[in-house]
Amino acid sequence: MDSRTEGRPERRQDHRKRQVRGELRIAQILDAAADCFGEVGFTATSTNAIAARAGISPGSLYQFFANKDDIARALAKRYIRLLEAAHGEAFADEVARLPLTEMLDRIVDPIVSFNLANPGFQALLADPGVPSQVSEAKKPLHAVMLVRIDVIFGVRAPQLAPDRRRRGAEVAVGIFAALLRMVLAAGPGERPAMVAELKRAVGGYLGPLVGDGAV
Amino acid sequence: MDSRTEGRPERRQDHRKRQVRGELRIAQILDAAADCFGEVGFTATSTNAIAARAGISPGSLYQFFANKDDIARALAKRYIRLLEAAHGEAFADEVARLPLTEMLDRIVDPIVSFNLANPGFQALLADPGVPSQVSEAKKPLHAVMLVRIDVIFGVRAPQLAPDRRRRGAEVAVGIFAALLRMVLAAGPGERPAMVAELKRAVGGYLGPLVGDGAV
DNA sequence: GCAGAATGCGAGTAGTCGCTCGTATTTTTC
DNA sequence: GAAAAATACGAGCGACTACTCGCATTCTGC
Repeated sequence: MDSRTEGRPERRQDHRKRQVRGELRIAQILDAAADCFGEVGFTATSTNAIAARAGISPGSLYQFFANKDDIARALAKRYIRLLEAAHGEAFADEVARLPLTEMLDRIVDPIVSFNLANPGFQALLADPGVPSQVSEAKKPLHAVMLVRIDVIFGVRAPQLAPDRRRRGAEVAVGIFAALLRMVLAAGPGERPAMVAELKRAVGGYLGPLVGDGAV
Repeated sequence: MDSRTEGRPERRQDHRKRQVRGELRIAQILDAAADCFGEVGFTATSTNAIAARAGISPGSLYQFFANKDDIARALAKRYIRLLEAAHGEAFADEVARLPLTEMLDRIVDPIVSFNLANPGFQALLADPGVPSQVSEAKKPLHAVMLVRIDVIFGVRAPQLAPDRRRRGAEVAVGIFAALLRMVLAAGPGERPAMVAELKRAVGGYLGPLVGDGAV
């Protein structure tokens, strides 16, 4: 018998029996990856750099992730969980009935805070060099934003035609994302003013569609 | 004497006496680079790929460009020339006095056309993986947009405080750039509707600052 | 307490990248 | 027509990449 054919447990595909130590390592690796991505972007980050930053060997890294894409995918998943935990969907319906400016405050501020606290998040979303597999992982993140806006439309402008509604949500998210990046890029001094501009811009776009007042 | 010290003409830094053949090659290379950047982005494009696409050897490529960044910089320069030629600054002042929606038509449509015709342009601008040297080359492109908006502010809202004016221009360009990318990403069927949304969004942001009517 | 699984290591593999070098060919200059 | 400059080539260098392999160590279930 060739030792190759039976010696190696043909690469685990499951969390068959992960020890706590392993879960800890995974968290370490994701932390390190988030830092690296935040600093130089996904493409420019080497797997060895992630391993070094996590304080482990390259080999150990591949004990827990199949490849570089897999790390990005896992990180994206974690970000989704974090984002949803940060301010749950539960209040979305209530928030959607507030006056427009108040509503924007309630939605925008936590997301800005989240992005300030997690620089790797934008890096992962913005880098166009990521392989298609990873892009797939980004879609849920985009979707989270879209449903948020869609709930608002559902409450405030239920008469809106479905395709206008969808396009409106896409555009609002697009404006939001672009200005969010500018907020993050701005110095701490400029930041509050940029956040105000962000709200003005999104509010200005959404206003004609959903109305300015409470519903 | 070591042949190294005097044999090689220590790498030309000037167009000392470029032959027409050389200028033609440069154009070929830039065309090839634009295609490649448009398809996979700057970082993912290899210099050998550019050379192959241009139908020349890697060595010949480096006869005309010092390095990969140099190619991107030259391409950015060319784009600036093209963009300014496409619809010269000359009419900016006249356009700035039009009613807002008309003004947007006059500004937005040519830029959308330009970007549809030059896919490499956005790729070069959007890729965050480009080295700082190349980012420097992108700044003039950004500046071109900014002065455009600033001219409009100068004509339509001269009373605006300088920092509000600057921020307004930055934000307007940011919104514009983001939605432009969405326009380009949209299928040909969706495109006109997305262009309309782009104008609504930018107009909605600019309106409160500069007024809706002609001046 | 022991078999086997999970975790850990880090030199090593194959491949790609940007770029160079020696040399050959074409064009300009005189 | 000959010297010199510009253009052209393409194998290949060194650095870096994602990832592997054989093997050592630590933990878990029984």
